[in-house]
Amino acid sequence: MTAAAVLRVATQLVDGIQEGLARRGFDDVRPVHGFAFARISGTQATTADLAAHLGITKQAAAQLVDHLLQRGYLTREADPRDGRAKLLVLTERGRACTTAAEQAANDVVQRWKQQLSPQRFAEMRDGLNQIAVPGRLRPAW
Amino acid sequence: MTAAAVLRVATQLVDGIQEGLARRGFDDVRPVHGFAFARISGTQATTADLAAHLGITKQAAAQLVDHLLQRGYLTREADPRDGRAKLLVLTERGRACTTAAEQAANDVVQRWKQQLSPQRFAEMRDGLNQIAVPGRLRPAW
DNA sequence: ACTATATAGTCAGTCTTCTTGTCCATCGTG
DNA sequence: CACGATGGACAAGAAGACTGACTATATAGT
Repeated sequence: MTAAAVLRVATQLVDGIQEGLARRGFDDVRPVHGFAFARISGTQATTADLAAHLGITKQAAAQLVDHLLQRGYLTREADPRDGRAKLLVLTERGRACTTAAEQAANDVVQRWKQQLSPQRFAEMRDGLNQIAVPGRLRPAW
Repeated sequence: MTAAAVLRVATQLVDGIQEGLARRGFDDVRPVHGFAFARISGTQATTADLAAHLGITKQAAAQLVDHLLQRGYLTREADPRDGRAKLLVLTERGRACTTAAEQAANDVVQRWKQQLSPQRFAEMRDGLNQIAVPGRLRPAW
């Protein structure tokens, strides 16, 4: 069944990223943090932006941010254009973790590439890219 | 990036299944319950089997089973071959829910099939099936 | 047959994560 | 400048998972 295959592949990827991060010394982050990093390292983001991006309440996002603040993955700076807002900024460690996650994800993808032929891998990748919608990445099932 | 596409596609699928289930009247189940149903409707299963399958403790699995018992999705019967064990059995409603989930999943897959050409869809599906490992389906990220 | 160990299930307590509800300070628009 | 909207914080609580401890039954080794 196609649906089950998608879920198994996604499971494999998420597990692979977690494992790769742990092996690289980042054992205090969960998958949802990776999604948060992706948002923060892109356009400037606030806690409320993060909440919208992850599909959780801003209070939950604030807890998540606290967690990452305490562990030194990010800092907060006053937004020069909005006195209420505080911009989330990745620290060196935060950037290192983001990089590590990308590498771990790439490791898994490379394994797939070797299991399939380069030809078939490209076909699969193109198909996935075509049906992937740019919406939120569900942090939890 | 391939990895992100996989996660987005999986998110789309899980959300689609949840939505399809709710539309069919099953609004008191979560994705993890679908994984539980899949296990129960296959080989005979006990709570402990379920725990192993889902990668959670047997206490957590017992809570999940309680939830489904209370809502009439399954019943428990004494295992004739093991006085300690109780076999989980899907009720009519449980089977209906399983069917509904399969249909909802299929709806999403059909949308993909229409977005891609039948040719490209088949390529993607085959690639996914080839790299999907038969291990557990991670119920939570 | 007896003992030791493993396993199915339950009870109790705790932790983490996310929720709702409420509030204040600040922003932006009429 | 008043007013609704928004970013963020505080508090309380629900859900779901965890650890630890216990009973009853099964199974393997002697």
